[in-house]
Amino acid sequence: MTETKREIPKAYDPSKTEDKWYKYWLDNGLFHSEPNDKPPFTIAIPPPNVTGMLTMGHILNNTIQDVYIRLKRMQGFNSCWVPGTDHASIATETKVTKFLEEKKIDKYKIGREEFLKHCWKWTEQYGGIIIQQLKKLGVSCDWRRERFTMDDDYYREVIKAFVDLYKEGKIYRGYRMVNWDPANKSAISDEEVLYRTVNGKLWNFRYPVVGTDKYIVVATTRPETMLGDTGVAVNPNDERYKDLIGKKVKLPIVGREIPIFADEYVDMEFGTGAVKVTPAHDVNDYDMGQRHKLEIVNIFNPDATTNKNVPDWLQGIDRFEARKKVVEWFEKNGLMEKIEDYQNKVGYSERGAVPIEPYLSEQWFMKMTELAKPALDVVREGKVKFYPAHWEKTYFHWMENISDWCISRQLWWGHRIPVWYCIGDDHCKIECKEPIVSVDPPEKCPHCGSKNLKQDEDVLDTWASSWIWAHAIFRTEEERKYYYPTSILVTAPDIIFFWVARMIMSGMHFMKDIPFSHVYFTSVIRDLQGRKMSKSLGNSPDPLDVIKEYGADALRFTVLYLAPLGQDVLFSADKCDFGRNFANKIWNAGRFLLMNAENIKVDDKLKDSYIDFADEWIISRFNETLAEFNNAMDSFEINNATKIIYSFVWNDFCDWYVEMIKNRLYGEDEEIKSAVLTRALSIFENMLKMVHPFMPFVTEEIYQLIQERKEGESISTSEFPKVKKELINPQADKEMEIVEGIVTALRNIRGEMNIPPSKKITVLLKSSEVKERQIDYIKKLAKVEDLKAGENITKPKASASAIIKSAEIYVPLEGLIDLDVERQRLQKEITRLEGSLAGIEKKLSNEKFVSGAPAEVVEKERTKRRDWQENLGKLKEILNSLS
RNA sequence: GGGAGCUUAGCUCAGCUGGUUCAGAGCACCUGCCUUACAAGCAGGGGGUCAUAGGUUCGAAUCCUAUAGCUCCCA
Repeated sequence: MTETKREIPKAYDPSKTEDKWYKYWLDNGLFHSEPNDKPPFTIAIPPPNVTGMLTMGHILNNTIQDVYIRLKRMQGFNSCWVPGTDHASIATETKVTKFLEEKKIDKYKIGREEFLKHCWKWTEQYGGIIIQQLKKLGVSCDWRRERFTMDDDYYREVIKAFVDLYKEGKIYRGYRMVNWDPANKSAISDEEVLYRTVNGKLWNFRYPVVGTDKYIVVATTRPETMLGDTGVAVNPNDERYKDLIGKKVKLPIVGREIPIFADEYVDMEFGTGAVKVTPAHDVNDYDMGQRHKLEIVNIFNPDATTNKNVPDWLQGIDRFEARKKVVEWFEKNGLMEKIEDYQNKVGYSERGAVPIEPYLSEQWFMKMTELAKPALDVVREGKVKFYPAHWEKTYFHWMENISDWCISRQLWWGHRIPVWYCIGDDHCKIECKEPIVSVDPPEKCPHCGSKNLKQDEDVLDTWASSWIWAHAIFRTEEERKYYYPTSILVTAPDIIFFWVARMIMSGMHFMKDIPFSHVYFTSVIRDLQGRKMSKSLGNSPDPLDVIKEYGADALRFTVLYLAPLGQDVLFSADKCDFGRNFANKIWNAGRFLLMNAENIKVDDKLKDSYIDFADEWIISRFNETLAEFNNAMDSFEINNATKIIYSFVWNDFCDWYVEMIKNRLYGEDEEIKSAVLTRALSIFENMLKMVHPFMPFVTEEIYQLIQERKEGESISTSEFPKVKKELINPQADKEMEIVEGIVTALRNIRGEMNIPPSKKITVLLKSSEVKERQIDYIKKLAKVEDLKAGENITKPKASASAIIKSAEIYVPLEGLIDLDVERQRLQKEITRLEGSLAGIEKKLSNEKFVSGAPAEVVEKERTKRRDWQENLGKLKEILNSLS
């Protein structure tokens, strides 16, 4: 104890502690990990977008990771949490392009090199913000290991993965229909398409049949695509059109003659049963076109404006402008049959926020079926476990129906595809057409020796870089051997396909082992109306503001408390009152003990001396709690763990135990006082450790106040308490139950009778069970002046009464008691008891229950009936004596 | 169209393998307290036929089936 008395403020102020301790932790390298003799506990952070901002989703996700990392660190594991960010190819490129546009700079004019310089500048400017924000949350990442998907060596890993897979024949190039984002002029994967229901129209066009005066009516939601129609399909069984099959229609506007043909695909019920076929701009139409060898007419430029394949007067305009003009034309020329309202689903680009266009283009694909197989097996076999488990179904379904992955993007920001083409010269051979695939840029064409090579312009899908994250974050073989597989992955369920599934595939392929053994799918954070939090809605509180107002500990604890496994959570900032109050409660419990330590000597030698009933009980409770806590954490019931902690701290420790030690703390015997305080502090310190993974800052602050610590010492690297089964004491628990029961009954009498706490009461306790060692506590806790206990107590006349277990309690209130109130109290209790008894009677009089239920259940019910009947009788007697 | 999840107190949510820790917590509400750790607090209290209808069972908030409503994935 220092000579200057510490002033401990009444209220905990997070702003005074959080930055201080975070700096301390980092300065002392407490979160840094190197391979050693301890078992590793590893987490690879789901890398956020490098230029992104922290969201509530990140808060939940990273708090969960931190809780496990901190807990395991304290439990003797070598915890290693590797942080990092990803380059978010399309998101970043979209932002940079937009930024340049505002400065009237055209990305295509300045070219790739210049553009990338801007991207790096952008990344340097905004990158790292999210990292700084994460630090405010108190996460114990190993920052010396921070990785970025565009780091040189990581870049090389990504490229190497491509080359390996190509050489194994798992990557190929193909001219295919892909989801095209016209805003970014790039392909995107199936998973990046979001479907929205829109209120649209169904336009019914008349197509004149050649050589007749008839029309065939086709319905479409996309009139402009008619410019690329190369056929009309009907169902072969459709009587209406049988005679038209084989004939041709003259495509309006364009004038092209296109065939009417039959295909099973056509749904006779939909629209008119006749379908216009645009092989270049619809997946199903493309397939039909292939089947029937239809011409493919692409009518769009990459930005979805019309190209040269449409009539002059419609060229070079946006697809929606073209739609308008086509519709007008049909109406003017009497070829519009009708226009119906129609609700349909339109695919939007996740990033570009514009409708995607099915578009034929040259792309790179990864064959997935073979890669998926081992990844399916490890989940089926339980080597990788999902929490909650029901996500396995979703996973299986997707993996079993997996299609090839389009991994090329027509973007510049990202990992450029390591493929070169020989532009060649006069000596070019046929083999020169084969792409040259290599990690390092080739010097010349291996076939003709030409140095005139051109690298593929495309970059890889971001997920094709982050899918190797779990192992690529470790640089050396030695480290991979030690840290891989990682222990748990904590992520949002919406990237189960994008990332989780692909990481398992990549782990199995490149490392021949699972990337992680447990996957924790977090809740989705919503606002109070249940809407997803989003920037555009503006319904997401800025986590940094919340931290500023409530403290990181409060935010962390509140979010975890609210987020049960597999359930969405409705959040608003003011809910953090809960966590803040809890932090304050812990703070004040510590404050109480530390204030006493100013006058009472803390002496470790006395920690186990003068053990009393209250001590036995709280030690027992602590060990029970710790066991429950460990259990909850092992089964990933974090939300349950927070409840366990909360109720122990608040109810058991603060409400009961702290109150119970006051008698002795304020007593005369210095040695007893010393023993009691030392013990209480030791239990408190263990409790702090249990709370620490959840609320790192407040616990560290108090931990450091309890006693002078060595430089670099921290609760975050202290040893986590272990359950001591031998200290679980059912007898003490039982006795405490009686104490709590009696005290609560007495407080209830006070409340109902309006007896203020300042007024001491006298109590008569008729019981053979209540022991001397319990009585002092009852007196203290219920503010009883005089308590007589024994078996030969007789009920005084004017008194309030209660029965707890077998103990009868009488509070003589001569002159003070309102008999009516007391009668009501008793009557209420009698009614309650009668209700419970009736239920039991019904059970016990049921022959089938008595014979069917297990003997001990029946016996339990009988015991209950006996006890309750007895109590009921007594209560009735008491009530009678009052009237 | 297929799949997953949810529906418990005014609000936000716990209740695992069916039997008084089975009807709970926090907030809100009512009453009384500035009791020398904490008013961000203490003590007491009111409040729910556990979405609906069936079923299984001696016994169902809990298991099964249908229905309704909400949410999310996939096609």
